[in-house]
Amino acid sequence: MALSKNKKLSRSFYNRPTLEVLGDIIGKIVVYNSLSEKLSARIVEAEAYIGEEDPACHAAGGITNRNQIMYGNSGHAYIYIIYGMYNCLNFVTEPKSKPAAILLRGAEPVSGIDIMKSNSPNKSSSQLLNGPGKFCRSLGLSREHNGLDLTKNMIYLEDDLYKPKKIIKTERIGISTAKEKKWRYYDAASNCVSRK
DNA sequence: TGAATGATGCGCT
DNA sequence: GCGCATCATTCAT
Repeated sequence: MALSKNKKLSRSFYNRPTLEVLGDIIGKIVVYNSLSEKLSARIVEAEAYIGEEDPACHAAGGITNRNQIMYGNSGHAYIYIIYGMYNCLNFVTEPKSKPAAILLRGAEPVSGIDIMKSNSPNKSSSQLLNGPGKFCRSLGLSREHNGLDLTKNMIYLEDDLYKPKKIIKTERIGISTAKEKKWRYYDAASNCVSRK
């Protein structure tokens, strides 16, 4: 990447209040260096899950074997299996004293699109990453990647000049509690959002 | 075009 | 055992 103007984001990006990170993460580039090829995508949709006081957050019941990564340092990947067959990718935020994370829900393919399509056959480009389960399936992410440090070289975020013109804030999807919290943000201009 | 439903595994009570 | 931060397919309008 000799000519890249992009810059990898450091831990200080993640080590802030989650809603600040959520607002800044829309439009950023997520990179996954697989064994064969570099995959990247522009984030267009994400949700925040913040602390033990958020009943929809996995940390609501205190620390467990599954959610312990959220209790660790910020800037790590938290990946879990949902409904028996889908993986969801989160980025851990906030200082170590507070368990919180951001769920990546939608993105636009940038590079490695051929790999994504082989992972998710019969999908058009805009349908490869428009949902948390599809995002992980198309990129090839699973629980093997849980806990990876986002300041290392396998998974990380790159800054980018792109700024979304309008970010829509709605209630989070697929939860049964805390629906009054408008902690789902998405880029109004994108056609890779899971649900409008 | 929207609502209902089955697939499917694991963490937690 | 039950309940999920989902998706694709089926069935009804």
